[in-house]
Amino acid sequence: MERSLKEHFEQTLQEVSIDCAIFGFHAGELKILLLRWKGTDGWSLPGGRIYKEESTDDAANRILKERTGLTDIFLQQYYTFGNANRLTHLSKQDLMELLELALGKDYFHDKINRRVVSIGYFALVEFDQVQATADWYTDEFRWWEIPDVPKLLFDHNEMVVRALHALRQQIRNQPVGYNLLPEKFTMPELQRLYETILDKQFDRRNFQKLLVSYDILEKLDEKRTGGANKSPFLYRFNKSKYEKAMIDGVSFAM
Amino acid sequence: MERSLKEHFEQTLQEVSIDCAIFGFHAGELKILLLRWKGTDGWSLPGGRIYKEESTDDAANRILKERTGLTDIFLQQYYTFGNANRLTHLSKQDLMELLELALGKDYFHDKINRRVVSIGYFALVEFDQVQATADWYTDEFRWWEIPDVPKLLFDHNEMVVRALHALRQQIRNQPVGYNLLPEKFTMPELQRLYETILDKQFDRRNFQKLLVSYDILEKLDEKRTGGANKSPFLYRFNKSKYEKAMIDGVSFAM
DNA sequence: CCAAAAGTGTTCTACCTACACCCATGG
DNA sequence: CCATGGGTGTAGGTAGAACACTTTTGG
Repeated sequence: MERSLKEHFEQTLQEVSIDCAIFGFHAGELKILLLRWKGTDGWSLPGGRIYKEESTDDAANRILKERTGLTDIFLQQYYTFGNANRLTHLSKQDLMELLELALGKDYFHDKINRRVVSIGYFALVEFDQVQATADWYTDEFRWWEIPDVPKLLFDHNEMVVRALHALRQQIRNQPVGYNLLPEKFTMPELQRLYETILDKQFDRRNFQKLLVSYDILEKLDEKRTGGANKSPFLYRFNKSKYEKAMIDGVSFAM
Repeated sequence: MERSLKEHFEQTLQEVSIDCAIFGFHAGELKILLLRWKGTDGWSLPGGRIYKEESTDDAANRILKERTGLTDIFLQQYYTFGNANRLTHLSKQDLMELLELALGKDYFHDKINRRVVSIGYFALVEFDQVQATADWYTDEFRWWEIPDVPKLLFDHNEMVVRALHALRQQIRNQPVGYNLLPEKFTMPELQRLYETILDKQFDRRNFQKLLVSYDILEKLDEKRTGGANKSPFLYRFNKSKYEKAMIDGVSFAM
């Protein structure tokens, strides 16, 4: 293990890494996947290294697959974090102890002293499809609701803020939902997704009109039963129309 | 020179660099500053290295200052280029010859074999204020109109395209012009700036109404004489209101 | 039968768009 | 005096915002 890890490190870039903000939607809430570092209570975004022969986009997709099992996911670069001192709320002393616990003696000195620029990607995933797996230096993964995200290691809190901002920009110019919702969903579910991401309430009727006008949804002959109320229709995305709308752009002006 | 260059290299990151798309506005046209590599006809964007103790933003500002003499300029990261093989239109053979000519024997092998991720920044500068200076590996700088930009080295044509796209996005959500125009300018000049950036014509009266509505302009008691027509009023930006609008955002919906 | 939530259509308003006439300047 | 381009205001259209009543479902 240690040996292959060392070999892995030597085949990767030393000054550039990737950190992924992986967003999921569950129980009407937007959540983000965080990892807890081995034997510590320090949390961070899932991240990884870039092989020397690999593009950064490919590396981000690989890292996403390693952590969630998912491929063909909406994944987008949003910002590159290049502060010389990528701060943490911990003192240098505490950070060193934490890193030594999680990484072992061989790596923590390297990690704390090396100047690394991190390319931030964000992903939107279907919550129930995710088979999350911890990293070699972490022993727990967990979905956190955005307002509950704790103080994170390094500059990862800033990363979450910027990723969320990028997601909000995104949703105003491109349709969102294909990768965040199950195949079939109701209009109120889609609305709650938009409301959660944008932290804003919309009028039910206007929302429906606007989304239908994009011409990316197929209304199905099924309804979701179970609630003590009128059963809503199920919809699904028309994949080709959805992809066209991703390229051409839409205007979510609410 | 060679010695200090080597020392400079050793104090910088080896796997990350910065390339700047520097836009200026002159004679009613949007232009971009390009450099020609020594003794060759290969052109590229101005770029530079990042010192180990320096943030990427600081490095970008330093590089901008080195090439243009300007400080306190609108400068923004727009994308990080991380393809493993950052293509050029030249064959590897031709590229090697070109690099050897420009960089000298000591550096070209390094340059061609090293995997480097480049962080793209774009800047908006006041054309007449620029005192452009060539780099150590270039012997000519020149402003190019966007449609005339030739085939560039590496992936720099893609960089120009993405920078322009980012600039166009920018202008729809934030006011633009403070750094691209001289202190005093007329409404038609400002309009031509917008028209050039967005490659679109606007109605004179509607444009004026919209820009005035942002409440970032001061109308002066001076006019620009010299044209064979009615003298237009001069305006200038109210700096504090402009900066507030940069933060709060505006909507340029034309 | 009642509470909860979804289905549907119309009116109002505000902002963007289109448009015309007069005036100053230089040649 | 004429050509060029700038100064200004108004009317119309479109798309977003506001809004109510009826229907279905489970308890």
